[in-house]
Amino acid sequence: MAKRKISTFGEYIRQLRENAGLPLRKVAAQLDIDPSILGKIERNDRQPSKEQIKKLAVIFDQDENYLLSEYLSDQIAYKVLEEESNFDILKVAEKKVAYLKTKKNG
Amino acid sequence: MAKRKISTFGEYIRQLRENAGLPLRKVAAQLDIDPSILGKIERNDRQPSKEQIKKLAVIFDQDENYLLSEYLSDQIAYKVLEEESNFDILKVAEKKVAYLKTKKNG
DNA sequence: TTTGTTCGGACATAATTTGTCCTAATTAAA
DNA sequence: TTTAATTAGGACAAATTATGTCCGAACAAA
Repeated sequence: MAKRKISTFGEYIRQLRENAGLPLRKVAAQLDIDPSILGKIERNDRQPSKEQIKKLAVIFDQDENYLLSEYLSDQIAYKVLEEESNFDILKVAEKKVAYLKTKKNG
Repeated sequence: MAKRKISTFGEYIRQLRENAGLPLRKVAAQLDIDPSILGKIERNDRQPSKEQIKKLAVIFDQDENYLLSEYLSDQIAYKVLEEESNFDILKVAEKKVAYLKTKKNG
């Protein structure tokens, strides 16, 4: 697995788009949305839908699951930042994931 | 810090309520909502609001931030479970938290 | 300038959330 | 067993939030 450069989802998409030398207009057309929305997604002002993430993966030749993981980790980071106190909620969350998995299976 | 027993937020609240020997009706009244909603919260069928979490903390004499961390870690666990692939999104999220913090400060 | 891109707000519509109310199922008490 | 109370869960309405369009301002490049 290649090393992940840490940035927000929006920044990542913007980078991909600029590297491809495409204006918002072009990519937005492929996503079938208004350019201003894509601009907002790149500024982390709006959330992309799963469908849009899928299309972005195709457009920029990215692994779909990788891009989805970029998105979800963003979402999680924002949730963590909601907390001001010192509880390590990522550690707790990790345990809950295990708990919920065993619960589902039995 | 006392050891955290891992369970979902809803299960945790239910336990607190049953330990206190209170019916949904009583606690719901204090939260100023219908008992069925509280029941759903305890079955993880509905999300509590921040305001409700605050009130629950008071009712059951819990630290508000602790209870909030119980809630947020739940939310995060559910997000993680959305992902089927093997990317360790909690690790990525952790790095993004650091990234966003330095970004905010400078 | 002129042209194209990006930013960001006002607005409409769609989707989701939040709560009430009611009935059925379950549990506890008499 | 009967009766009463609690809990489960669905239909519905209202409120809130999300999603997208459209437009004009700001900015950049030609």
